[in-house]
Amino acid sequence: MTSRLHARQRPLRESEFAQIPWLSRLLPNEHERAVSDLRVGMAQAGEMICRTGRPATYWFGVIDGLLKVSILTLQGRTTTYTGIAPGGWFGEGTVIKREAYRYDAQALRRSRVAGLPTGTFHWLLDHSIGFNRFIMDQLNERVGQFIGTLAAERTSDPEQRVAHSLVALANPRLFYNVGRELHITQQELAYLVGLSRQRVNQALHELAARKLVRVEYGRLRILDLPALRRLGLEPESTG
DNA sequence: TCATTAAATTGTT
DNA sequence: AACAATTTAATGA
Repeated sequence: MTSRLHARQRPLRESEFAQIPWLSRLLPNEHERAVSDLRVGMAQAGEMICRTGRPATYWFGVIDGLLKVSILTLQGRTTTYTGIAPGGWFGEGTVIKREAYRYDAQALRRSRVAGLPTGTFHWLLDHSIGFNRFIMDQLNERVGQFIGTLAAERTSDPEQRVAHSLVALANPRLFYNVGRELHITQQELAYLVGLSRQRVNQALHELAARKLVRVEYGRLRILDLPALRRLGLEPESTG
């Protein structure tokens, strides 16, 4: 529930500026207003950041932690759209159209989440070329990612599904704080991919055997992103 | 700093 | 889903 995030929210700290990719693209007066309007809150694991149907009040970003964006199908099944890693921002489509959220966002682990009020968002759209540029790049990047997801979803091969999720999370254009080291547990990855933890564990070791990733405690190291990308996006490709 | 303990995560059935 | 093994984090001397 957004109000829970509300209750604990506080202004942005200066040390957090660097975690927000679009701030550096703003001119001084734009920067000043954005920083003073930005709010930061702690979301506990399992906590909802936004819910389907609620009017869009914030454009959200992850400072650290991990979120899952999902919808509830008519059949009552949960379908995960994507994970949001540190440095990632989401909800711009909804905020631009001034609509209600069309998805749920939930913290998979304890996460620091920033929110920019819709009013400020629109002000930046109206005044800042740098901001517009960021939004355009982000929308463009997301389109590409969803096309890849469509291809990846046609397969039921866990190894490919897992590979695709990893490639998506390692995308520096969407999650610029994420390097070759993904801080994600196998359980969290399982929630994102929609597979059991056991199956994810098995798939990860298959990927590790191919030297595409290294499995570590509480995190994964990506060893061969190009090969992982081929595997995740193109069903027949074996590298 | 080190040893002990609890908690989290992984590996396996 | 359950359980054992392993790794990390927390605690206190």
